[in-house]
Amino acid sequence: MKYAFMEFEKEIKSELKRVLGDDIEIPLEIPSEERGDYAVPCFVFSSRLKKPPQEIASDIVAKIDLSLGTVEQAGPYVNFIIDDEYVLKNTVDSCIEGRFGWFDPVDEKILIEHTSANPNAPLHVGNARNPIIGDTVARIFKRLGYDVTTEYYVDDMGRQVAILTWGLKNLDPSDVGDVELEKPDHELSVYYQRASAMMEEDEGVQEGIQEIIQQMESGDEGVVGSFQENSRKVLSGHISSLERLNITHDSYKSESSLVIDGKVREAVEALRPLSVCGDDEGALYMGWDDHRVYLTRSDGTSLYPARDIAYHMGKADRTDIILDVLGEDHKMHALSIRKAMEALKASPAPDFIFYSFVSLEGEKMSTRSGRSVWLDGLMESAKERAREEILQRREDLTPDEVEDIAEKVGMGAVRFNIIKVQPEKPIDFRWDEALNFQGSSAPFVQYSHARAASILRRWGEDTEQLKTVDPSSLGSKGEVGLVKTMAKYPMVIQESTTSPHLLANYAVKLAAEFHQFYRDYPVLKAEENKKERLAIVLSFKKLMEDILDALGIAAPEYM
RNA sequence: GGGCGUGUGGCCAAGUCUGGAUAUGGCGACAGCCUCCUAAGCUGUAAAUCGGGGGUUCGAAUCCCCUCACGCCCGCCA
Repeated sequence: MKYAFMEFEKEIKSELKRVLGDDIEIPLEIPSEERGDYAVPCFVFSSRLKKPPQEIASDIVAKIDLSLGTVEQAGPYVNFIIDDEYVLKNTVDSCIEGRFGWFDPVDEKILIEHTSANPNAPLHVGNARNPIIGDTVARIFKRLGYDVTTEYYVDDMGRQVAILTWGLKNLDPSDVGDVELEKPDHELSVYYQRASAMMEEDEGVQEGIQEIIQQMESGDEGVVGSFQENSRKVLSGHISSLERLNITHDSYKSESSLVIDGKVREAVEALRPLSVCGDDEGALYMGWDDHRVYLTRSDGTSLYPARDIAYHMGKADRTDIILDVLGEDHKMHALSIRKAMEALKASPAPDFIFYSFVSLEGEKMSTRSGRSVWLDGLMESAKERAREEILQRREDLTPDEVEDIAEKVGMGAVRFNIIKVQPEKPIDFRWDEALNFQGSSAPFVQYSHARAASILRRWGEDTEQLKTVDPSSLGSKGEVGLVKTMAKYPMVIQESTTSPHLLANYAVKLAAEFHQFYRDYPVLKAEENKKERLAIVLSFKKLMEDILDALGIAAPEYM
């Protein structure tokens, strides 16, 4: 598919090279809307061409020859304006056809690991940032033509699961706190929390847990089995929470399977003779600068870095690109995986998206301390809030319809509020913000889609006939402006791969323009251009559906 | 102490990579808009010396140096 702005950009660049010289760097930028679609400031050419920038700008305007748009001089700047008819026709037609914003297959596999939360407790809002970023990024890569697989690494051999297992074995239901939700992750986590608290003050408990860890590491089948079983139960809770957010994984890889099938030992033995590694009383470590990362204990049992290295070696065998979504606390760990793979000459090297933590009233969320907001609770509150909003403004809907929309709007709000922030920025969770359904929020965006749907529904005729409408006669600012913003979607997709918040910001901007269009341009009551406006509405609706889908958010027909 | 990240109106964010033409939105506040395709919307007003200081440049929120605040990491935990 050819996208209007990308074609125009290509034309501008090649024309500027023809005029200014082949080897010159073109600082093409996007100016504020009223100036044009692209701009080139001419200051930089000044020293090379030995002319004042104004003069260069007027030279460019005189010599350049564009077929897809026009050019204007503004002092030392040259502004480029795309042809309205071209962008209208190209964009509206392609959006109605569908797959606008999708690129041809690139024949590359990408393996995206996300979520990978410890299976000892339900997901809280802090953990949830990971799958929301990961799933959105996966959806973006699909649009870019990649063969995407998402994977959840299940850490079923860690200390957290050991504590949980000890608790389940040694505690009575009467010893633990109330379960908030009848869901396996919630039901089990109270044992984890109690055991974890007991461990802090009781050395006997600590020893008991240590013993379980030893048994698990020596391969005691019963203990390994109960670790796996408990992890699976908690994991099933994670999976159902995530499903509600429209997030699924293509595969799950458990840490224990890597130990059992010998992959961890293989990785350790491959690393042992290499110069990056050293021995500390029998414990193997990797060292650089003044860092040491231990791969095994003195007794030879493996540590988390070794297991994760083995995991990534395995990933390298089955994909072309490795991408992990990780909390910022894993930065050093990520570096050690890279170092190890480099030393083992394994490729591809993994890429990472790091995100900052979600805090609650200024303090980091944590399961152990109980200072956290469960994802399940947030989802339920969001749905409840959405239900209230619907009941306030609609009396004509059946209870099922209310539930359906409340679910779509609530889950959308949860995802949107997290994805709209740049990953490396910290988020301080606040209920009033999380449940804000105005302005920069999912409901704002969904509502624009519902309004478009409503127009088409009231019109009532077959949208097939709009496919042949030529919208290029429309010339007003609001109409063309809306379509121009729509036309930028493919570029936004390209930029959003590791910055998914850009997609969310774009969705808000586009929705806002549609809301203005809705106010300024009656469609069904239009004296003229009715079909053309209907074509815009239909193309907008189809595009917004895809944008929301890229964000993993439902696009309700009414709300 | 060292490394990485963040700091933009009362609050929350975009822009920082790739320096340009009056710093962009939202929430909140205030003032308006529903005989008109759903007001979860729209319009307007007030509100920012872009943490601070130096530097580079014709030009700095953006690049460099210093500095302050906050977060994360620097375990034979994961």
